Amino acid sequence: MSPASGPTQVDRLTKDLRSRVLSGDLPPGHRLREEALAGEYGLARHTVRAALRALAAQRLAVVEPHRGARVAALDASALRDLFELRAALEVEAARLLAERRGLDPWPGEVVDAAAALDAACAATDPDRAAVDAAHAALHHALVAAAGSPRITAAHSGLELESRLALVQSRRTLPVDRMAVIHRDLLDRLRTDGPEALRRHLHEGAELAGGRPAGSAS
Amino acid sequence: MSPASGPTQVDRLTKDLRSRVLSGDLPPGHRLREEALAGEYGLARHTVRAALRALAAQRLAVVEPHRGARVAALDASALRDLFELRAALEVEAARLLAERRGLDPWPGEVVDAAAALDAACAATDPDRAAVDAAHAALHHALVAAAGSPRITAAHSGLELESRLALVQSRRTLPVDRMAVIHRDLLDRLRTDGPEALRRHLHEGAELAGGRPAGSAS
DNA sequence: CTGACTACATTGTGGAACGATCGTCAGATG
DNA sequence: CATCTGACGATCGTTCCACAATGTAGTCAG
Repeated sequence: MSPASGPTQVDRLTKDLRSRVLSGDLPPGHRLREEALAGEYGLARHTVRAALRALAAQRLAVVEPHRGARVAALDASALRDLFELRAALEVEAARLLAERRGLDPWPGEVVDAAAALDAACAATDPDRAAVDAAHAALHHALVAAAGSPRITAAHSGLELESRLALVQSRRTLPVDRMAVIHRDLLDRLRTDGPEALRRHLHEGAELAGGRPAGSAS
Repeated sequence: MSPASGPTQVDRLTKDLRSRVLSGDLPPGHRLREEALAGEYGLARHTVRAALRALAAQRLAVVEPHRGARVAALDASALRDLFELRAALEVEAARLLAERRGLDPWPGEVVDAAAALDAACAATDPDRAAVDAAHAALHHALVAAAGSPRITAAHSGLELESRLALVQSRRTLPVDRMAVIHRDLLDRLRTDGPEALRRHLHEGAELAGGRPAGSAS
């Protein structure tokens, strides 16, 4: 029913659930019942349980004792907090990158990622998902280029959460502005230093922080 | 056999194992066999399994598929990476704190934590564990004062890992220098800005990074 | 001594069961 | 009429048992 690559059942299920969460198939707040999932996937409840815990460890689900798991839902303040943490990682990564490898010839990974983002945005029929993916990839490349594995790993997790946020609040950067804004970002990183990244993220957070689409209240 | 507070068995076991890991009772690299633990605690294997996964999520244990779990062991480079991540969080927290609440009257929590550290160090018979705890508490107070929940949460996790590192490499700051170094740190945070924190951590990492005590090779 | 093969140990998963807890809803109470 | 209470069903937390899959170690032949 899905790609399902992975050595162990729990891994496969976790990945599948993750993709369903990030695609919006399982909407934020949606309850994840063990028995139901076990039936749906033809797995034992223990296996489902383990996968749900794993999902919770990635903060894509929230489990409360005796109350089960549900897809994580980020409110405005949670989103702000999330971006503050992202900023901490990305700013420091940018600083490390500048210190260790320099910014003038951008590292190849960054150049490639920036080019990919340009390409995705310049497509005749821009695919929103592709653009978002390229966007995330650029930020990731920037962080990874700093060469600090733990910062990179932590950032990857946050990127998933950010994608989750995108699912609930459709408010996102228009495709045509995406490219120029990030080309700008790279320029300003050279001129203004890592702080440019903080401002960039701050704007992104404010944009996404607007009223979630489809709020029921 | 241990405090064991918590609503669910898995929680209790996780906490107990965590304390045993952090106390050095379960040394780094030590294998954590499900059946053995189940017998020792009188719990089902599934329960132990869940606790081990939880421990792994906190990076206090490492599980490899079909090879079981073992207490996490940090080598020199892992420790360096860990402190780079810590630096990212603490520096940003310090920046936020300065921006939001100012540093001149230090927030009460920081003052208290600093006083506690002074007291622990000045004791007639300084208890190493108490000093280390007070040390961690000061760093934590500094980060928490910034008021960014996600940064605080992430930092708490890293603090546990740092304590784990202390377990393996006994190399740590002498008690008498601990107090002055941190009083210094607070001063320099005011004069030099958040960067002072980075330097502080860098020195700490280098100190701890020395050859682990009791290396068998 | 090396390599393949076998036997054991341990993990991964399934299945059934049962008490505990949560949520809900009807009925009693004021 | 609002609310409190208790019963009931749904779901979770945990246990026991079983077995296949995998990893590890030890043995034996060459």
